[in-house]
Amino acid sequence: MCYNIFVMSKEKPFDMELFFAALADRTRLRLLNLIGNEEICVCFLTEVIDTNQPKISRHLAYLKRAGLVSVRRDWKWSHYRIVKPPHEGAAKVLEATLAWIRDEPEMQRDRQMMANIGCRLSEIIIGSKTV
Amino acid sequence: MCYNIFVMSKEKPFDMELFFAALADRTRLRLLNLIGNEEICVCFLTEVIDTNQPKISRHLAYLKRAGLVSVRRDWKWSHYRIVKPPHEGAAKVLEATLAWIRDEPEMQRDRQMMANIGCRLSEIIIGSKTV
DNA sequence: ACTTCATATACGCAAAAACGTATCTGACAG
DNA sequence: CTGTCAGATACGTTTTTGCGTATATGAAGT
Repeated sequence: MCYNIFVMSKEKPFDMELFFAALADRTRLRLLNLIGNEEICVCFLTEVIDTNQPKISRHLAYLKRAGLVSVRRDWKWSHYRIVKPPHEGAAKVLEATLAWIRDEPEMQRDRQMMANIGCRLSEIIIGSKTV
Repeated sequence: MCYNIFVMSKEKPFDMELFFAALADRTRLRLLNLIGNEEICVCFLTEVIDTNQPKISRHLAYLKRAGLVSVRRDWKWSHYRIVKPPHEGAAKVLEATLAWIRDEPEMQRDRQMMANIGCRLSEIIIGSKTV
């Protein structure tokens, strides 16, 4: 959104190097894999990736700087989603990358784990059992 | 070739981070763009990129380490070509990347310049005029 | 006002990357 | 055996990156 304004005004002609640098880190790839096509709350990501919270936050900030994700803040929570890059070429590369990482065992485990957390949470919130 | 042996023996399961890191540098992207589908002599690359020779050599070595290119030595000259990555996903990403950069103005200029050098060289070598 | 909570940023450090200059290598030519 | 040439590597330095710890932010609740 804000990003597109930059593009329109020729202020930021999509930094290819930054784009690939953003993909050149396992933690960031795992984050992208977890976000997928959904809009995901940071709390899920920190839960799955299992490291200190600032690390996740910094990597998300990196992805945002590179124009790969956008944030929506809703009260306490930040929700990230993947942004389709403005250039067709970049969009294709990103798409291919997401498809590639999706097949990796660790990435599959990550998604599985996030799904489980999701179930647990909805059990707590929606169900009557307050575990 | 040597690379495939590594893959077979599970010695080197294709480093995704290294792959993207290799793409996260303008000089390396320019090199890949210049090489394209051909087998290109280093002397052309140093001519076009116009920087000191060790820089080119180091970046080519980086691309080789990442499994993106292979070398063939022929007497004094080294000839590089782009290698299709062993993973289908990686291959698709690389293909999309090459298509993307191909459209950039600087990349087009680079290819144009290399073509001109090629003509000049063949004029010297094949033609009778020793300029 | 004060606390709490999710997330972001600041800071200092260690590891890695990129660079220019200088030097090495290895195959010829003489 | 010595020089030459394309290309690779070594070295020392500067810049960038990633990290953990600590702290800031900002909106709700009390």
